[in-house]
Amino acid sequence: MGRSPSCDEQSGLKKGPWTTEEDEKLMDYIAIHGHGSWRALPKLAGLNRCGKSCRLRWTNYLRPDIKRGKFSEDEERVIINLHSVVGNKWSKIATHLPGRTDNEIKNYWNTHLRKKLLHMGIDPNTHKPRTDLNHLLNLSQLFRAANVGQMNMSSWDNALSLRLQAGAAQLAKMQLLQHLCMQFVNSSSSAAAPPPPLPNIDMMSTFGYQNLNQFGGQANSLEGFEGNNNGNNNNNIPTFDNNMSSYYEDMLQTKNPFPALVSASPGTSCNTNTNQMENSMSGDPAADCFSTHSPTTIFEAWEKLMDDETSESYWKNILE
DNA sequence: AATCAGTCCAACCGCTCTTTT
DNA sequence: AAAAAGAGCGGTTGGACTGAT
Repeated sequence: MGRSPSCDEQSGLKKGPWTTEEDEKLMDYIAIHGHGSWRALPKLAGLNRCGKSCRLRWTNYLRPDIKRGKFSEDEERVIINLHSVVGNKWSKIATHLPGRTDNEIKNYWNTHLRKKLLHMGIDPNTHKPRTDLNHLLNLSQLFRAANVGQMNMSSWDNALSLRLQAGAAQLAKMQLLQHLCMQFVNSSSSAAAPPPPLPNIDMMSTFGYQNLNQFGGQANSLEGFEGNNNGNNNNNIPTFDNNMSSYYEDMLQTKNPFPALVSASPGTSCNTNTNQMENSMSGDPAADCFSTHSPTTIFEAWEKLMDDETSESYWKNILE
């Protein structure tokens, strides 16, 4: 094991931006010989660079199959979907975007998509609605504008907005549920008492609260509550006792008593068959849930994927 | 025209994982 | 089995660029 010597440990090697002359040397050499050993390449190609620098220059910039230019909406969707499943695994995401490098995707995420999601009220790390109340206040304005339809948004932005409206409603319900749970806690006479029972399903249904996993979470869908414990706590949202949290997590994991909240409209759901997904990725129009439906339907399909318990394994299947 | 702040992205750094010896 | 080399990865940085003042 052990790290290979970094470039600066090898004396006299050039760093920094590549010149066109260096690019040509590298391309010419690889065109004739292939890259072979990156460590040996610079010397053979007549470059005063370390092998690592050559490899990065080739893979991120000079490779002939690299696609340049703006990311399409489809590409954005794929990035966001995959990011929600695998997180910052840029290379894994890149394998599903032909011609895009992990570096490019990473940059695009950090400079565009991350901000876009934040602006839309989605936490880019968890892919769940942001829970800070200040932000919710801002959202109300956004929703109003979105409802009026004056926002000059792309279909994709509009879809996100719709999702947010659902998210805010969901958040409100979660907070209401949290209040109920805290009442159980407060009414408990002993600190050592067993965790309170879950509110019965009828009561949950009364609130329309049917799926705590709504936002792509697994059993950790309560982490928003815990987050309130960690962050500034001036929003008067009761916080979850740890025992209680894990108790409900267990309940969710083992019993999952809540049926799905969103029922997919007929004909709009994506087939969760892996083969079909491969078709989708390869551009088969008959199977492609992502690139051939109308924008609204695309979003519905995406939301279905995100909401459906199977979606995580679905995307994992693709990646594995 | 000059300055400043913000954005973007190519390139680097340092770590981990895999392969070879 | 252990060490070294090779390769890949994600995070960070620095400088070019752009728009606002």
